[in-house]
Amino acid sequence: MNTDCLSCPADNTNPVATDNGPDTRFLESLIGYNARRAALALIGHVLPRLEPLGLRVVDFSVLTLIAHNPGITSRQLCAALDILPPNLVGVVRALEQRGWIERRDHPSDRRAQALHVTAAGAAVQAQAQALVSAAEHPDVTHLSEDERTQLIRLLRKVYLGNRA
Amino acid sequence: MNTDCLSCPADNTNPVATDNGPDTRFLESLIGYNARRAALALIGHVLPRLEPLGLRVVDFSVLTLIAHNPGITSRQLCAALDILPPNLVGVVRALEQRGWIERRDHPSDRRAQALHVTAAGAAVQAQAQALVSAAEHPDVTHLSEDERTQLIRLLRKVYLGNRA
DNA sequence: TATTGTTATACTCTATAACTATA
DNA sequence: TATAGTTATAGAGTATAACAATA
Repeated sequence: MNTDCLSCPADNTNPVATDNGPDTRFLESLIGYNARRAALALIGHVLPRLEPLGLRVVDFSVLTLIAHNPGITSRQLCAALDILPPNLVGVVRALEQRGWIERRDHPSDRRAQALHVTAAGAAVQAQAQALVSAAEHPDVTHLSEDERTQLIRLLRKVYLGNRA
Repeated sequence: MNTDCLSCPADNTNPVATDNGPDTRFLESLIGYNARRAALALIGHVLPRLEPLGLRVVDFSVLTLIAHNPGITSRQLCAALDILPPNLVGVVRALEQRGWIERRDHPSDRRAQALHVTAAGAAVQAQAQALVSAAEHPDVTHLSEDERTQLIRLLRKVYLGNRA
């Protein structure tokens, strides 16, 4: 594989720097750099829209998984969202204290708790899900439906590899 | 725009949950979620490879921009990398103390400092750049060269919009 | 009056060790 | 012996306010 910047001319000149800001071409040739920038841009867009509901991104993710998976456990949430157990405790507790989820006895494991959304929690989740979907409107992502589908397919190949 | 999960059946059943872990289809329908997962996977892959050089991702980014843009200022680095000035101070100081960069007088602004890599800094940067490029080898990203080009094009459309 | 680089500081996010109750 | 949930705590990353020197 070529270890040089893929878009740099062989003579290593930089026709951009003096005109339109610094030469960032190497960083821009990296998938990791571009994926991070895109993720931060989209999350930065959805964040202030979730805020009126009192939700951060992690709160929305947890509430959504509980709504779509009644009886899910904390451990399963941790595995699905790549969150460490100690960092999930506060999230679940806050959702419970606001009356949006409740803990029930797990049917087969007395150590675990089965998490369920309340009626209020389901309503908030539905509202939030609509907001999040709207925050990825084509006017925001600048992508057609086909491009969106392609982008998600490629991103999944990157982080799932053969498991995609 | 449809605010429901794009891949969910109309009857809202979840044939996945009971078999292969929880239903995460709504989150997986989001570009922001997938872009974040891909970025974290790639950064998690490059991180331990930069560590033997004593570099974090932010250190590499700053060192690379200085190497490619001799005389760049801290403010320009902040703008290019979306770092706040107070948070860049320590990065620049650490690179300087290791003898990899040096501060010179700015030719036209006595408030600013012109940053340059030393010979040692240029050598480390070249090594690191090769490592980072290798960390995005097709065996890692699971993408062909065409797919890689397409992915970067789509990600840039997302976070640059019309400025792409 | 605005900007560059800086200090001090606070807040959020993420990570580790260790405990209890149960499997 | 291993796992689910929890506590306490440490570390990294990111944010704001305010300052001296210079534009």
